[in-house]
Amino acid sequence: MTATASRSPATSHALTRADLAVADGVGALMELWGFRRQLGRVWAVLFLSERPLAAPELCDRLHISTGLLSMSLAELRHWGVVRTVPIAGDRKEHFEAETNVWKLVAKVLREREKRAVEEALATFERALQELRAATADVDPAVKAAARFKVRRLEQLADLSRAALNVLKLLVDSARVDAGPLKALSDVLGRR
Amino acid sequence: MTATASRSPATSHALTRADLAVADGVGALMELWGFRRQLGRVWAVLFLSERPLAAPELCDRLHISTGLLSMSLAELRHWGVVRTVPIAGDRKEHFEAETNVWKLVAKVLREREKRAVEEALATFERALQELRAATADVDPAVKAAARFKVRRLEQLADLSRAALNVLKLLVDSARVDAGPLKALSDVLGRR
DNA sequence: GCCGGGTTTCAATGTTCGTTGAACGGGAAC
DNA sequence: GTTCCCGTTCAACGAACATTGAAACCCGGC
Repeated sequence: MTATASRSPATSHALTRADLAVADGVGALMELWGFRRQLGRVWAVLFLSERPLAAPELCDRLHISTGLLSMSLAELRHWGVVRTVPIAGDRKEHFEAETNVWKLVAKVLREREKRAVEEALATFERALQELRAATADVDPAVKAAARFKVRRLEQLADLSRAALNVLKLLVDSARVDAGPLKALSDVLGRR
Repeated sequence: MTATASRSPATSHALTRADLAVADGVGALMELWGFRRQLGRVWAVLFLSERPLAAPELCDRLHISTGLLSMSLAELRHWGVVRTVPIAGDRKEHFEAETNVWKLVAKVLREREKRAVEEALATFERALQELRAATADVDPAVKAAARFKVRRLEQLADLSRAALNVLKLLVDSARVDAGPLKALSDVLGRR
């Protein structure tokens, strides 16, 4: 093949190669965030595709089995991150990505991180209650230790509450948003 | 033992039980955040202790082997989250927790999350460069696809940059802080 | 230099997690 | 009702990870 005439096959291949690189990048981020890597990879390929894609095509591009793809898509749909869209004249299901990226992040922050921090906070407060009782103990040493632990536990509880507030702030800013990125810029604009 | 006379043994035991519950709570949070559970548990026990503790005591309270404890302490020290402190008349090493909780969080945000997002951003920008070349392709279909992907990729890159800004904001607010929690309240006060 | 308590390292083990491939189920077309 | 094509589910495998226990190591005192 000559160098100048019709580069499209080569560049077209470059496109899907770039897709994979980006998919792996997103996958790595998702992994760091406690999700399965494949969730990020599947979503990314859909996000970079002009048209909705069907299962076989996704399996091909990502080199994963149908089983794994099915599971990944199920979870992505559960998070509201991927939709199925009917394509006329094809029995196969086609999938497309939710494009409002920030909305996705906000949803996870809201449903997952928030719950986790709330559970920790509940544990801390339960412990606080038990400990406050112990501050009335007859033995001065036990009493002092209890008092000390109460103060430290209050630090943990306060931090948890602060974290919940930060989460709330981030999530709320996602509701107001016009575009996917506006929200974050706004938050930063308030510096 | 009678019910009224000297409750200290009982309450004292209650104290260490509360410790464990809190330790497990912190451990769960750490796990969600991509660390080993034990790191959170060890740190929490130290954080709730008035005096520095030595290895055997930590092993007892947490029910872990000396090996695991050693590894955990090594990593905690690496993160600057636990210090060793010499105790006169005891050959054993004693450990105490860094108490400025928010400082810890900020450090992790800075060193770990920041790096991860930066790497992802670099991947996106590398892909963008390749793709921009493809927007000049002779084949209209390839050209269009490339243009589309470029737009989408810019969304990802923008979100990454926004995330880096948020991280920077949080980290910076930790430097200014008086107390561990002041910083976060300040961030929220700007609402 | 040698002994002994204290700490770290590491091979071996148990556990958890991701992934596959094949069996199952459901619904459109005939 | 039967066939065929997709999609989902799940048992089984393998890789990755956490944890142990014991051996190696370090260092202060003798």
